[in-house]
Amino acid sequence: MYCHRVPKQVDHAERRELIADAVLAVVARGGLEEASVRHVAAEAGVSVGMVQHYFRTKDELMRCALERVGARVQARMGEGVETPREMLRALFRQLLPLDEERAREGRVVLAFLAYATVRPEVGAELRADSSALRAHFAAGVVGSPLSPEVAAAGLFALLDGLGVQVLSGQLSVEAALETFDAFVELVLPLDI
Amino acid sequence: MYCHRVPKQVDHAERRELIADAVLAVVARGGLEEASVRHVAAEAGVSVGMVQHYFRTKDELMRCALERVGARVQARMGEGVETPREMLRALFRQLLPLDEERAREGRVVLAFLAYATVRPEVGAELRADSSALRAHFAAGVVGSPLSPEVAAAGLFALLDGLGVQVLSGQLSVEAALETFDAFVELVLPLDI
DNA sequence: ACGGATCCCATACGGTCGTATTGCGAAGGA
DNA sequence: TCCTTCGCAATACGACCGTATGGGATCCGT
Repeated sequence: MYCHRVPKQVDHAERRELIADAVLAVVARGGLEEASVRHVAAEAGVSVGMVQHYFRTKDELMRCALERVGARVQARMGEGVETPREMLRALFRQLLPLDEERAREGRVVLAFLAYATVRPEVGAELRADSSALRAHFAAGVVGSPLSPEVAAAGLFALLDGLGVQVLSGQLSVEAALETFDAFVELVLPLDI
Repeated sequence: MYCHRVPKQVDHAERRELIADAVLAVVARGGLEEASVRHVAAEAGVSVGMVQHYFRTKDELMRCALERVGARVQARMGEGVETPREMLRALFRQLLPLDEERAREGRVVLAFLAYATVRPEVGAELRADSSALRAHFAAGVVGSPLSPEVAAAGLFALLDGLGVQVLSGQLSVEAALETFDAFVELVLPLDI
């Protein structure tokens, strides 16, 4: 009879996460074009055959990796979003590539973003994540001269743009921080 | 003796531009990973051998293509930059993917941007172009509650971010326009 | 007219890619 | 204990990659 839901002896999901995380590491270091099955396997310290065992196709592998990016970003955005100003700062600190870990993550996101402009089905995941984030924030905006939706859209776009410019070396981290703070001041004036 | 500066019978530079433009077309349609020498040759309607004749290596080809992107964007920014408000609108119309041609261009830029985060030497070209643009604009900012540099950096980042979001399908063109206009209003209030 | 340079093409080569195939040790229900 | 299933590795295959090579045209200075 069928009884194949006992964990056998390895945790399927755990292995998949291990491999998917290896994808993200490879993409962060060398871009999407270096994310070959062989490289990913080497990064994860496993054999190519094992990657194939857990992901029947490379597409499935990349899809899983993309989902993990979204999950990571989502996990970063804690529920503690009190005042919009403080929430925005927190968001900012989490979304801007202020340290190496987030720079790696940002490179991954940017790689997938560029890929999404050309493979629209890839963009669905990113779209869902970001629109949820935006709506969540817009609901908390008060006291802005702009409508909440516009303020949210603009500030998120500003975050994206600053992130891209920092990652591509066009802007220093300090300049990005200063710029964002100044714009937050404009959009959400602190008139207690 | 040496006399090889007479145009022989084909215009070297013209051929190079033809092929480089084919690169941009391929990248716009399928991303950087589809920009193989063979695909580019097919797009340009020439043989692989001819591509090799005008570009000794693929790296040289891609570098030339990247330079052409910068040249195109630069060419779009006319010298007619009177008031910062109107100049900004003009810039915006040129930088946002409001029609298919600029969407294609935007996809190319985004592809190279993502590549630049992982191959820093590629970013030099983009960096030079964008910083020139930013400085040029900052010099014309007047009447902003922000410093010219910060205003310029923020608005350019906003443009980039809106462009990315439009290209990846996260934002509609209309919403991007509305958002940008609202932010311009904030940054450059029209107090004649 | 002729010799070399230029233009261009066709083809070949070595390498990497994604994936299919095969096999084998171990686990576990019958 | 047997035998199926699972976990995983090794290898093979065909496609595509960037580039090297060699050979025909065609032009041009001499």
